[in-house]
Formats: sequence, structure tokens, C-alpha cells
Amino acid sequence: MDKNNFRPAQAARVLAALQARYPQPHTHLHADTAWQLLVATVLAAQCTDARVNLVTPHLFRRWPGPADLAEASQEDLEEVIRSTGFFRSKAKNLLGAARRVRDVYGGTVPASLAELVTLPGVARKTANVVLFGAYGINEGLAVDTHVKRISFRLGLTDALDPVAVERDLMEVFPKDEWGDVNHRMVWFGREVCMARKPRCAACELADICPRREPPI
DNA sequence: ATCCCGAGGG
DNA sequence: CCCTCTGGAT
Repeated sequence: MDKNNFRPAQAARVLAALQARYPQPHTHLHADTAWQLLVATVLAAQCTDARVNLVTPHLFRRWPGPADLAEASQEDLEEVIRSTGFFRSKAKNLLGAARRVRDVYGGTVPASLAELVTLPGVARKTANVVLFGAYGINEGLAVDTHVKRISFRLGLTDALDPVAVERDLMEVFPKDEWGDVNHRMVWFGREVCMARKPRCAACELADICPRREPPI
């Protein structure tokens, strides 16, 4: 295999395998609106989606939309989201985001990457997740801990910086697949290609994985 | 580079 | 005990 053609060819194989394994990719975060998806995604930083889904029902019942949360006290919000970790900074950022969505965007979560990243606590990963999940827009490819680890292991990137990883992935995956690639890699990362002890023996991609254990 | 921070698994 | 979980701001 030519070195210059390795990544695109590898990406095509990875995509086919993940499509076969996960025919219907979707987020595992529970949210009914764009705003709620934004809140859930912010809470999901360094936290399992299962844990996030444990607190969001209470959060969304008490403060359904941005105008509601904008009036909440930080102490009350901290108490509700405490178990998701980083609860002080998450509460502060969510209150700031709620006020900005209410005051600057008329209560509607903006539908562009440039506008989303102006919200406190929202950078490219969260913005990409919200853009695709709420609006079906593939402006970028959300790179989280799973996407980063799996892309590196499978040889789709040599980069460690998430922005560079995103650029490499955008080059080798079709644009209309970016959102689904994220969902599929997250799913795959939970079930098979885990950080600590990957299940290489049960992995259908092991034969094309440069980092399978044990190595050939 | 460092800090933020709780909860579950091995 | 240590590592990891759909990161972001300083």
C-alpha cells in the first residue's frame, strides 16, 4: 500500500466496518431540543453519557429552556449537576450560555460553528455535536476522547491535537458522514476499542489495525 | 501545561 | 490505588 494512499483507503475500510456494525448511529444523550442537547453535551465533558442522563431530567423539568436557566442561581444549578464533575465551571458556563442565547440570539441556539463557539463552555467538539444533532449540519467533525483514540490507533491520524485530528479526518471521510462517524466511533469506543483494555479479539477491524493487541 | 471534579471500573 | 469518562478556559 502506497503511503500516500493509506489513510483514504484505511478510512474507507473503517467507515464500511462501522456502518455495518452500527446501521443506525445516534447520540446516547437524552435531549428534546437544541438547547437541551447543548446543555447535555456541555455536561458530558469528562463524564459518561449515562451519568448525564441521570441529572438532565431534573434539570430540564426545573429549567426547560435558556430563558429559564438564565434566571437560576448558580448554587441551585451546581447542586443539580454536581455528580457530573467539574460542576462549578459547568454551572458558571451554562448560566453564561443561557444568558447569551437569550440576550444575543433571541432564545434560539445558533446554527453555525462560529456563533456556537462564542458561548462560554462551548468549543469545537461541543459545537460540532450540537450542530449535527440539532440541525443536521456537518460543518466539522466532533473530536472527543473516543474519536481521538480510535483514529490514532487505526492510523487515520498521527496528530495529538484535537484540531489537527479533526482536519485529518475531514480529509478522508465524506462530509455527509461526519456526524455519523462521530456517533459510531463513540459507540465503538465504549463497546470494543476502549481506552484501557480494548477487546481486539472481538474486533472486526483487528486485521487492519496497526495497534491491535497482541501485535502480529 | 495546568486546573477543574465526581463516579465507576479494574 | 490508578485510570477513564463524547473538554474547555486560563
